[in-house]
Amino acid sequence: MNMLLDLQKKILPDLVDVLGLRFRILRFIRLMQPIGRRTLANNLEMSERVLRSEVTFLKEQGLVEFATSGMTLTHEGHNLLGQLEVVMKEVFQTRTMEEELEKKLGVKDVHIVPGDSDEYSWVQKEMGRACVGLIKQKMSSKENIIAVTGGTSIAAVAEMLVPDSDLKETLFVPARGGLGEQVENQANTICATMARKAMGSYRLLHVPDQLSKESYESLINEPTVKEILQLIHSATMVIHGIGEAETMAKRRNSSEEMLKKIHEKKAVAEAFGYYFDQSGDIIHKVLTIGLQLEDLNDIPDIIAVAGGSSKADAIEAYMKQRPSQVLVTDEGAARAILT
Amino acid sequence: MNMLLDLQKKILPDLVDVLGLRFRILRFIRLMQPIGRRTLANNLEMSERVLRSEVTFLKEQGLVEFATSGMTLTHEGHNLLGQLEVVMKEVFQTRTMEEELEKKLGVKDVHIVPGDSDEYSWVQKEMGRACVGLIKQKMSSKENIIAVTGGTSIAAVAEMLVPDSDLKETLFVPARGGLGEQVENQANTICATMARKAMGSYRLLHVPDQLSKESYESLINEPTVKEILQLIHSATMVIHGIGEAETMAKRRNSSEEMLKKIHEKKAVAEAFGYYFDQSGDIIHKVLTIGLQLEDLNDIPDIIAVAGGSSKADAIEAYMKQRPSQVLVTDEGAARAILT
DNA sequence: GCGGGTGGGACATAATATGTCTATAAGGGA
DNA sequence: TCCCTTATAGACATATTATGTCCCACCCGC
Repeated sequence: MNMLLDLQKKILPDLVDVLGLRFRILRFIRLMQPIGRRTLANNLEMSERVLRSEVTFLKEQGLVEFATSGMTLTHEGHNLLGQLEVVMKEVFQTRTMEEELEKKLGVKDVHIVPGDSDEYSWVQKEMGRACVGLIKQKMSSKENIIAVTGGTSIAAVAEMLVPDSDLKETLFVPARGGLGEQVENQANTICATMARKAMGSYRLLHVPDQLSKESYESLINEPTVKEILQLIHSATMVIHGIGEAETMAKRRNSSEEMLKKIHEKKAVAEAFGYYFDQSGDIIHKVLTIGLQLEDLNDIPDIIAVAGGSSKADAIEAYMKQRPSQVLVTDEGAARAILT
Repeated sequence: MNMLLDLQKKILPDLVDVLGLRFRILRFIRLMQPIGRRTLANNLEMSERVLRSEVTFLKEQGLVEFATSGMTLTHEGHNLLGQLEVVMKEVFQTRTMEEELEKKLGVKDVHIVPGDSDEYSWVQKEMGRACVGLIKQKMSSKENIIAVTGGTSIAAVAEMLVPDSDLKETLFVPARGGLGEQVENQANTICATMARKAMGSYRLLHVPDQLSKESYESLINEPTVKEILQLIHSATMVIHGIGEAETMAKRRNSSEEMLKKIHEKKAVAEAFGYYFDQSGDIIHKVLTIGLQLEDLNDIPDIIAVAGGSSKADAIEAYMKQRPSQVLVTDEGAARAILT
């Protein structure tokens, strides 16, 4: 509805931050006036100096007045704040939802992109872009190894990657071996795409979809495989998707009994080739080599990318037992999770 | 209507500029794509480097693409630009009017404050604030002498003045002697108020309202008066209002024949104690000492402050023959002038 | 091949934001 | 009345960012 706002978020992303900051300042002044800079700075958890700049600005705009006893809102500031309060809810819709999600899911950091992937495909790309931003941000200065899974969400991330000087030294590896996906959504393919887009390097994990216990044992001892496994376990970052259990199982042409098992045990979520039920317990695990769920504890940064209102249950289920990650999702999923 | 926008202009003034800049860039790219940085920078009259930062940002937002042949809008960028165009008219309403007024009146610099002084009294204060901003901006580093006239608009400027390190050395003087106004709107009073608010110094011009030719001659040779006159003539800045002829004449308790003269000769505007008709010709001049109209040519900065739709004709008339100034006005007057 | 365009990289410098400290004035309680 | 606490305001060094300026490799039409 408020088109301008959405456009501004896109074209002036920090606008929202500054706006929020000044809004908070004004609110606090109204609440505690007259109040001094130091007290205010403490309460708002910011350095006195930056608050001072902000507050000087507000003074110049005639919204607050300085006195020797502290700062007060002017009449005009009071009016403006009143109007602001009406509008700000809308502005911070997503930010508020992010915080609610962080709390509800116990995830450290949630990023919500406007829209619903189920409705528009470009929303998934937006999630991709957001994720790329996060990746760059979390990049340490030295050699980075990024492990990726398959799925359309992660494919979107790959698509949105752009070369960056920070990314050039990065090595991309698939998190786990063949999971039976279509080529364009396989971890291997995505991994290669990412490396190409980021001008980085990559290693692939060539293992067949169906593995018997025996071939698993022998493969794991292959020198080439072993080497890559080591790389995977020393990954500094994992980027993975979350899928709906049934959809994923079908897409992977799983056996009839497999589908039955999933259905009976009420699996709702899928990630890394693991299937989870509503409470986040593991129902089934596709046998393949690579990153196991318990290995995640050793990896510093784990980013989950999943959106669309239809995935809400899956996201919620998966996150139930695997918190303290970063989640990139969309408005559709967020709303559905928060019901 | 769009409340958020007005609030933003108030609370995030420079973000609006950035918005405009990016908008212009996108438009130009669409027009000339594919286009290179240098060409684009030339066309937009900005340095290549700042354009580069902007354009890199736009790339990161996925709105433009870089290729070896130049930059192009992405599909997304195209969409966004389309939506932006709808909204931007509103954003730049006042800016557009400012440009139109500059053209129509031949004034170098026009500043329009939202609202109409006739409707809300706070609009006049806003003009005052805007004017204060301009004053500070135009302040040269050395001793400044600011000459001011009377009137409610200038009184508003005085009210909005705030101390500033730049202003401390400033000397305020009244532009002309007694013009028969009420005390609070007299040049002398305003002058003193300004100096107090700005922590500057001031000199007053004590001359009676009604002056005979003889006393005029003798006063002008008084050493104390002479000294101040010299200061007035060496003023670095003049801030004056523009009034409606009839209103001003009545407010000054002018004689019956005076009112008649004004009416007959169809005076519409008043400034500095001069009365002007619709084409800007001088109809009458109140005899007092101080700044004469022709002295204005020697003064570097001249700022006119006048607003309210009712003053539109007066502003237009006065400006007809006295262009290349700075005009601070409000939306009401601006709309009325542009009809 | 060549000239004029392109994006990208690099780096010094200007501008700005921020952290830190000090001066000084005003109000409130002993 | 005086002192103590709080406040703003100013000043300045430093960290961070923006900007100006070059240069390079590349691509494309000639």
